[in-house]
Amino acid sequence: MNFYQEVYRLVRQIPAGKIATYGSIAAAISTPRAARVVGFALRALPENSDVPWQRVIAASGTISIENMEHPAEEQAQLLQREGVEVALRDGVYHIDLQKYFWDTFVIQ
DNA sequence: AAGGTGACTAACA
DNA sequence: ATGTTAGCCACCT
Repeated sequence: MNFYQEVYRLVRQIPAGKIATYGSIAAAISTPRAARVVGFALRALPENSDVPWQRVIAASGTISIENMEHPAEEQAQLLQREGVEVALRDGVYHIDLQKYFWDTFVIQ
């Protein structure tokens, strides 16, 4: 099983209403510095995947997607629908990491 | 087959 | 405080 598959497997376990960061996912799999690869794995995800990609955000608590096929706006709405508070300030979506962070080391 | 690239991040200058 | 650099690794030329 390669890195991408590990990422998908882990992200699928994030419960609705909770979020994780690229770095935390990477750290849970192998190395804390592979955050970049996590992002790439999610980018490569097919449209009809069962992986909740919207629950993965940047470590800064912001949504880092700006102008791709899936804009930050869409991700923000998906999260709000799940009960996660998303605040828009200065064109950047912020999320309370302390409040919604899913501890990836508590595998269910 | 080998090298550039990217939804990141933390450490430095 | 803002800018750059290195580490990560599958995918696409």
